Amino acid sequence: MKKYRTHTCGELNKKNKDQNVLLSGWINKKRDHGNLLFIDLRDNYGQTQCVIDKKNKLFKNIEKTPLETVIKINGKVIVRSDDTINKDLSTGDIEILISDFEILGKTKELPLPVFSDQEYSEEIRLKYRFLDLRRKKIHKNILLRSRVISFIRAEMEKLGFLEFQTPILTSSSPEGARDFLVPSRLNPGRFYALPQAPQQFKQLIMVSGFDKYFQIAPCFRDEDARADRSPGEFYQLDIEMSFVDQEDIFEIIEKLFNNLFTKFSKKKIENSKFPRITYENAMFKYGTDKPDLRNPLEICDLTELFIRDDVNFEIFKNLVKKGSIVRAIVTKNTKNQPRSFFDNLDKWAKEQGWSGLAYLTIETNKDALTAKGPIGKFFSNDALKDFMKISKSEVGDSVFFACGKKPEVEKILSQVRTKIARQLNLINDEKFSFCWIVDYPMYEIDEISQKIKFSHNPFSMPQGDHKNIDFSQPLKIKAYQYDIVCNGIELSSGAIRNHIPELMYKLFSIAGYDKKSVEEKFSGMINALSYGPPPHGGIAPGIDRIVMLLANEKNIREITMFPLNQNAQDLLMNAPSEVNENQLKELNLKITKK
RNA sequence: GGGGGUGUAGCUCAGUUGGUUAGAGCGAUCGCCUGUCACGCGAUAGGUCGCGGGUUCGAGUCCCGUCACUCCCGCCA
Repeated sequence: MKKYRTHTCGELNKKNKDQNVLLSGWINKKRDHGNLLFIDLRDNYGQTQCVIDKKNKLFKNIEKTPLETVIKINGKVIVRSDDTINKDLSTGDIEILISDFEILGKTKELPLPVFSDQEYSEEIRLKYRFLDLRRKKIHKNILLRSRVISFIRAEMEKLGFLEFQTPILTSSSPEGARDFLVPSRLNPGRFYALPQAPQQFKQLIMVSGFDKYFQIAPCFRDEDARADRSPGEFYQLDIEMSFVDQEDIFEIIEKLFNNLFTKFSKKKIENSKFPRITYENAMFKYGTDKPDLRNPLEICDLTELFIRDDVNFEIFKNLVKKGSIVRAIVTKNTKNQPRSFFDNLDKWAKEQGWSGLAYLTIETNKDALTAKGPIGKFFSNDALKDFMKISKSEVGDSVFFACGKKPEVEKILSQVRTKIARQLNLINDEKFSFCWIVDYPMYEIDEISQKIKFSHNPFSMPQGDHKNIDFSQPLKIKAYQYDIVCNGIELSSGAIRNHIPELMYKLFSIAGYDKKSVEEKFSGMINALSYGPPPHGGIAPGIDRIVMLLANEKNIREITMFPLNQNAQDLLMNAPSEVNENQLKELNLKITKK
């Protein structure tokens, strides 16, 4: 017989009737009737009820054994009587009549209960992560993550991709996020950087002729945390392909995501061919380049109304004269919403630091149109009619306005759009709604310096015939640069890469980098692209966010085994930690105290 | 770097306009209970009220500072 177990805690059923079995696991729960004791024994695979009564001389002993002790149980599989079957358990038809038991691993008093649906503070959860990870929900999430990753690997291989590792110790990249630096002992005063993404390496892999690459790639960025963003490290499904255009990449991802999301979630995918939305259009209709398409609300532009003489809302009119715009969101048939619905939105808007939210509701009074609400009185009847035409609103609808500079209005209304939809319950949470955001501009104006900078990846290929690009109007140049978005969450960006060195120098020069600095900063890349580079492109969906969507979790720590806390500390392993003088000396480092 | 929230028993939380000895559930310990699956019943132990300072006859409660955790803004080509 086996030493520890003949079966796992999740597999016994009626078919094993009367067998003598050996199970090992944790005591999940005891139900002590004094002369009869039930023990739920738990392992990675499930839970099995074990039972012992007073006649057994081990009774007192096992009764005193605390929860979360690891024990080995020897006993017989008994089929439960009909009235004692537990339908919620895969092993609920049977139980084990204990004949012998042995303690394999003792426990101290638990700092956090494992068998409980209570929420615990992050501090205690991360400090005792190994206990937290025993708990049902997060244990399940981690198993899901494992299955998702192995499914992705299998699918990618089926699609003809090869997995390659890229270096973890690499060079600091001049743009982008802050790097994590690693001092070099052999090269005093010099540092490696951990890769923010294997961007240059995956392009080098294409130049090296490997054609289709993927990797479940660790990426490191020293930026502040958010609920959906770990400080430190995260994982991307890094993909790069040669001899492809944008649509070839979309096709691969749509295939993969349809399979993946269908396999691991019951939620419906709204469109198996993901809609393509231009960046410009997305910013106009949704105010953001990561729109939640489950939300039916759209934004419209009403600036022209505030030039008319029969609209007297002077605050907006004055702002419009100075170059501001007015945009709005129409909510269908909300005339009977309680006053508090409107007041709460206005209050919330003020909490966000805005001047509040102007709104009106269109109603009729003896066939004449009226506009109710704080700014309703400023519109003439004719203005209202045109207003309804432009905004596609009808009697009974309400309209929420924002006025200001374009980026500001976009930002406000994108948040208002989400807020209203949540309040009116317009978002169907049982759906996945994917889309591609395409045609990103190559450049944008830096708000602080007012200089032209790359809006996304400087290695992206500009659109159009690259021999005839009009560089005199750089802000009009669009790139083969795209994002994939699901339910308002940005999963990834990608691009067709610029594989033509002369074009790259030109593009960098517009952003203020001369040839020499480009060669310095991207020497490996530029050099490689000078020796027969294939046209290529790729994408890198975030694994963590995919798993969050599939597990229906809002916080990345719920799907990460050993996450750092918000201050980028590991409370379990005590990292980061101080190092001793010798280590510093070897690395030629000195700590200056603040 | 900035703003919000939280911090009371091992865990999750309650604690009134400042007023006697700071409570509950779970857990722990002890006792009773032979069909539970969140078993039930009774008892006991367990507190620097995050930390420091102040106001007050009196502070868990009010004020100032500080620390920790968290959410958001900045940041994330």
